Amino acid sequence: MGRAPCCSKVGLNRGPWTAREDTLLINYIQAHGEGHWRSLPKMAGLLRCGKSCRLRWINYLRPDIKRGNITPDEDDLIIRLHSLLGNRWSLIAKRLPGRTDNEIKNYWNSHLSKRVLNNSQTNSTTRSCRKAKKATEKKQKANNVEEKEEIKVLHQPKASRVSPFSVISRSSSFESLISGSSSSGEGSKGTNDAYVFDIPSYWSDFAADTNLEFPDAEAFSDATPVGDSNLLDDIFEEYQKLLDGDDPGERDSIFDVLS
DNA sequence: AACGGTAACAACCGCATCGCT
DNA sequence: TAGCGATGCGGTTGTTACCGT
Repeated sequence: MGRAPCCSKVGLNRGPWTAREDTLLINYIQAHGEGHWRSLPKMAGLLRCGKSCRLRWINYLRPDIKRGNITPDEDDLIIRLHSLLGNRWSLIAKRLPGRTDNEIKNYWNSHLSKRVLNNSQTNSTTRSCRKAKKATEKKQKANNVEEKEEIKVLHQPKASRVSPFSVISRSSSFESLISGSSSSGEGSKGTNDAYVFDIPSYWSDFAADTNLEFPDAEAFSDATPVGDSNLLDDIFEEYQKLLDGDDPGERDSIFDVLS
């Protein structure tokens, strides 16, 4: 006799989410906020378990998710943070605003782990980053991909649409980063730099049909943007200093700080 | 065109941890 | 402080698209 399942699976949907299910979930969270995952499916009219709803929201539907490509700078930071933190994906994800632990984990398993393994004899993170960039450029040339964006493409996720309504502010201090990227944090709101997030491609069409509005961008206005390589380097250097420090207490505290 | 192999990523599962009573 | 439910996390699996033969 095994462990009781977290929730009854009788009559519950599994597998890929439909547009309708996504809409119901978004609609409910818009009205009532996150949390109470166990009761949420019933309240929202979903035939899913709470865990599934939470995962779907956190990994895919949240409007502060950056669904664009993993940039070489992010790629580099992931490698370096992984060298410091190991498989603590949630901690790494917190340093990459807009990226989820699941996305980073998948990216690591499918891209980076092999590369790091191959380079384990001679690599430095800088070198691996350069290699990544070069490989990307080579691939793009091979595919006749026009380089229309400044950010080079390393990883092309499934089709998504850029939402015009999510505007968040830039925060550049380590302190503000330490506070994390969650929607409930106290990030800075001082400047007007705009960033856009991608949302599921069918959202716009579906929203038009159902008169739905996506959650107010203001609710996510403290998310920290990525794409600034200096910023990402700064983050890593801060961690490196903590880990290299003489004070073991300070060294141990890095995980408390990150959590 | 058909098939097999593989990469990418969404989703699931079970354990760990947190927080309330 | 023990018990229990809710939530978070990381490992793993399933599905699909893509590519080479």
